[in-house]
Amino acid sequence: MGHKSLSPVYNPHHVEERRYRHWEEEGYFRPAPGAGREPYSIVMPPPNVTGELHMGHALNNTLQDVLTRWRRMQGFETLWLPGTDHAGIATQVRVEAQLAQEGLTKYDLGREKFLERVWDWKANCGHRITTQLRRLGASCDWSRERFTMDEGCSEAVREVFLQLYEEGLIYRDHYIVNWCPRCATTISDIEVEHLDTPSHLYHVRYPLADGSGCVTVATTRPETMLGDTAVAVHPDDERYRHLAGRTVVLPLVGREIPVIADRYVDPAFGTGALKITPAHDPNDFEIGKQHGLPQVQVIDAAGRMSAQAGPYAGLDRMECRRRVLKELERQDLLARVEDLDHAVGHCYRCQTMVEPMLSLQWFVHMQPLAAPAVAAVRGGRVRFVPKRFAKIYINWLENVRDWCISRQLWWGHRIPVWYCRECQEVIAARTEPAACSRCGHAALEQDPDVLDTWFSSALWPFSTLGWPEPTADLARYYPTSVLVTARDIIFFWVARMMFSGLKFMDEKPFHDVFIHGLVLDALGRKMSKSLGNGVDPIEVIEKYGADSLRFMLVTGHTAGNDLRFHFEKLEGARNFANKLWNASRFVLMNLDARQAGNGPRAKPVPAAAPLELADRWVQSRFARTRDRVTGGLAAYDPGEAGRALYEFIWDEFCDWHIELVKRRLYQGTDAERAAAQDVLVRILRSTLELLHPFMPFITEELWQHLPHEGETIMRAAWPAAVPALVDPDAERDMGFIIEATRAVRHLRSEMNVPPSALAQVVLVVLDGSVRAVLNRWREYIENLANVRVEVVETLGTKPEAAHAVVRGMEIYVPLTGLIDIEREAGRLARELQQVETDFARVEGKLGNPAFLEKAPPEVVEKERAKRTELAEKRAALASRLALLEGNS
RNA sequence: GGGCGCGUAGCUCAGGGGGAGAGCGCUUGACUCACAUUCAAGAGGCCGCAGGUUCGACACCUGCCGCGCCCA
Repeated sequence: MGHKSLSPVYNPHHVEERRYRHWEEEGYFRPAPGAGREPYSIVMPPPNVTGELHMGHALNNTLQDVLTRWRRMQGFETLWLPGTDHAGIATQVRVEAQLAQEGLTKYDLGREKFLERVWDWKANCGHRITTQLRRLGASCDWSRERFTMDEGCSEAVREVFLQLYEEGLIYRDHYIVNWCPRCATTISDIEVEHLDTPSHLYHVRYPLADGSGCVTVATTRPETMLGDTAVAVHPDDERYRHLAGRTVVLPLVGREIPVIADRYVDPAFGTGALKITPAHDPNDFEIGKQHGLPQVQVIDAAGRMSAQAGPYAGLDRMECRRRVLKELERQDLLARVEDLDHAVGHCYRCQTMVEPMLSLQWFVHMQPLAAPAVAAVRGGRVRFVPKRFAKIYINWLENVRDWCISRQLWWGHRIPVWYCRECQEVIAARTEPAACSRCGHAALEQDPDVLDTWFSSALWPFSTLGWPEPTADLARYYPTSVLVTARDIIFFWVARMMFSGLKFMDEKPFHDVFIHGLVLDALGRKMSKSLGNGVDPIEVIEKYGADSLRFMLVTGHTAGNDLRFHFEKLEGARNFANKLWNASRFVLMNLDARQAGNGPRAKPVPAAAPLELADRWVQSRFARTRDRVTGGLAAYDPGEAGRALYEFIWDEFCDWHIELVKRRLYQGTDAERAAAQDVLVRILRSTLELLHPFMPFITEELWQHLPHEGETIMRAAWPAAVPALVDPDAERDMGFIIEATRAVRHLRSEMNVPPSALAQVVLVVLDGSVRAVLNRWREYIENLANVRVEVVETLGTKPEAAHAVVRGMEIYVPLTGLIDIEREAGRLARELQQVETDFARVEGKLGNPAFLEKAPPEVVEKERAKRTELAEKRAALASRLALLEGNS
């Protein structure tokens, strides 16, 4: 395949699928063991098996792929391990919806048949998201792909449950849990979203039992009063001190309940008197336990009022609220209603208002597990990037409550506990026991509930590597190098992996936790299904290519901050890819046949002529870029690394270097041409290597066309640091060339000299060494600005010319008869004014003794140099201006 | 109520104790032999407000205002 086949516009479709298939078939994603190679490992946060790739996944996996590809090129034995999560509720809901289309419910099928349907669904549709990850270019090792419900992970789950149970860290108890009436299951604390909701605070009078008056309580949930078993006041509250120990009559119900004193009550909130409903509020539950209060459950699992609610039994909870309020009003017990916005818990999955509910559930005792997880971060053994997220993590773990792990679902890891029908013995076991361990009866029944999905996710860093078996992978790749995840699952997932890893592996699950932001829509809102504002990454890939999407996401991302999705940015990334494509096309078109090639045998031809200024300059700029990219990646700032590449490729390699080598390529001697080609190829190839982690497809395609060694850019060595290539002299000299070129272009443009017209330029330069540089390389300016350049020390007669002063160079573009004297004078006067301002500021600094005394010498020196330059510039402009005005 | 983040060009955002930057958009010019998904030139900013630290603050500290997120 010859380079002539490269089209003028880069088309990702011709490249991406073909390249990916090849990579995967060749096994390039698998770790390459070798002598002396250090392992580098990442486990992918498993997307829901029901899921489709969204922008959050795209960002998350692009960042992981960038790190993975970079470390692989650096020679690490690199493993990126992918997998999917069985996503209990989400998947079950999906299959239930499918059944509903057939007019069936899961109860029609029964548990076993239903689960078969879910597995069928998984087999048929469960690879959708992994296919999509391939489209993105993810270089993960698919041969090691895992699923949270596969045999190994399930074994790990059972093992963990048993160990925790045997240590007394898992227990079953009555407790207030978050109940989603729509999903008909408990959800954990962190699955509750607190949404600010406009509501009311109702002040209700509770008459004292002895008829001597009333206590007014304030509540946002009047319907729960039916289950009140006390009224609480603060012990130091003067208003209520006399009431503690007396009783009130619960309105509508008639039950006599005590007034208790408890420091939990906030005297400043509402009336300072709090109704206590232990069965329907977590705080009330705690208070109730301390005071030995009864628990009266008035709302049932469907969100309806229970038999305990007396006349309100059977009503929906909201309807009940209306009736209760109406009746209170009728009895003149509703003292006041005020507006109040407060956070109301909603199910994060279906947005139904969560009902705190007393029920019998399984829990993990958190305190003993949380403490080491906090210590690992506090002690610096695990590092959060950016640092600030460590505080969020620590704060959560230090205040964590016990974790409710049972879910009333069918799809998931079934709780490995059996109950004896005969003697009620509770038996936890790794496999189903044949008979009761206490009474020997065979009538055993397994707990119907399954475990919280996050229970299995918590084990992901080691269950995927083979635990509880002592596998080679586990020994080699645990602990993993870094966890890359969005900040919204620090609690859900990161914290739980930490304590699980510390507990069962006796070692942290990862060295670093790299937290990234969220992808927001153009208006700064979270992308969500309900808003319909999501952008489908696959559609984007089809239109712009995966490389463009990746590059946009990475360069748009900084230090844990969110990033807004704009199609304009995507176009920018696509244009960048196209720019690179064409720069490469230029290089390839200008290689001789013996140099062009795509096989490993094609060796670069050594330089035959000395390097020019442009060569030394671009090498120097490349060396700095290489360090900036490497440093950015090492600091978990791939955005910075990507921006460095963008700037180097576009602003330096394309805009200046390519333009400057054209003379040698088109008109140079053979030796000159060979030298130019050599630099072009080396710099371009190395640049492609630096860019590969970000834009894997286009870089592989172009790399294969260039002379190279090795089978794939994926396994090319990461360009090494070469300090010797940094050339401050070349950078300084090129600085003069660039400044002069820009100034000339500016004057041409100002004077409306057509681009096709060859203009004359005189550069007046006092400094002999600078004059020598400009003289030596004046062809650069001539070619880039379409001018003829003359470099002189002084000018005898001042020509009629446009004039500028930059960096100690006076620039004249003689334009006899073409100069609008008045306009030119105006322009110069404005510039002179600017110089005066700058000069005054510098002068002010240098005139300040405190500055001279306290500022670092190099800063003072810099200001002095600036003063000299500005003085020269001022003089030149002033004399030029005087001349023009004298002529007019 | 507590915590965190963010207020820099029309828009989206970098930056960092010592001469305000990019992309997009806008204006002007050019289909120049890698690229019009391009090239060249340009306009545009009390860097949220007020104090403080400092020789020097857009940057560091404090307070305030506005926006967003998380936790209670």
